Amino acid sequence: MRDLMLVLKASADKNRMRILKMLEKKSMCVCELAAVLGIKQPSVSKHLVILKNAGLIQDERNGQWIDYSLCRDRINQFAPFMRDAVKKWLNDDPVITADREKAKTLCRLDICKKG
Amino acid sequence: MRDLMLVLKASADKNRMRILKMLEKKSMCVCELAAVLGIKQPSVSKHLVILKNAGLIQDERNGQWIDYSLCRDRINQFAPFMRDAVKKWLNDDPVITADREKAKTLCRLDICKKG
DNA sequence: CAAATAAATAGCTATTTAGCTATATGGTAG
DNA sequence: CTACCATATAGCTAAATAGCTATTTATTTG
Repeated sequence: MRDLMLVLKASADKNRMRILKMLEKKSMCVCELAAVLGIKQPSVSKHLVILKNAGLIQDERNGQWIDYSLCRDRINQFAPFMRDAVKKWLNDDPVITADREKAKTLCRLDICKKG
Repeated sequence: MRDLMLVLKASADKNRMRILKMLEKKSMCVCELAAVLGIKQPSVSKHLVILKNAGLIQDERNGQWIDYSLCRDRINQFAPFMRDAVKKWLNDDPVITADREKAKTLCRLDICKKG
């Protein structure tokens, strides 16, 4: 029950769902996500902790940045199911498609120095 | 997005999940649910409104009582998917199995008059 | 080693939420 | 029609949550 609630609560937030839908397409660092979502970096970090604790995402350091991506490990037994379900959802949603377009055009170096 | 959030938020609460798992087995009235969950009738009513707004449950008057059951209509496009997913989950969970056992033994007439 | 910078954490505030009690509503039944 | 009773709603309080700014941590790089 605890694990299921972690996954459902993590998914039941609009900004966290937007993060999951972006990470379907490519790994992203915290400041890139903040730039697309239009919220501050510490707020994004909090969301990422919640998603990671639910076993939905993982992080990996790449030089100066920490890249987040969808988690392939079975840390939480409910996470793979939810991850696959989310992939089917919202692919025509205007917010999701706009996020993905914006994410494509981001230049990591420019964004992070501004924030 | 809005509909998806309604379904996920409705499901992302322990007491509401317990309600869904009980209603899988049989229709129940508000006071029966309150008796099993150990919370007051108005609190249960609030949870039921949230589940109903998400398209997960429906109600039907039966004489003196209003019986709640899982919703078979496609009011919310995400509801049927979640309903089927929930059916696969937690069937061995001790809280869920205890709830279902307790629900079996309830006598509606006794419970409602006490509350 | 020191400066720079990406990300995490601490600590605050406003909002939401889940519980409660009290009361209103609306159908049932005498 | 009146009393009753199951449920819904109103209104309150305490706890949780999502945002912010400021600061700390940790890694890279000169």
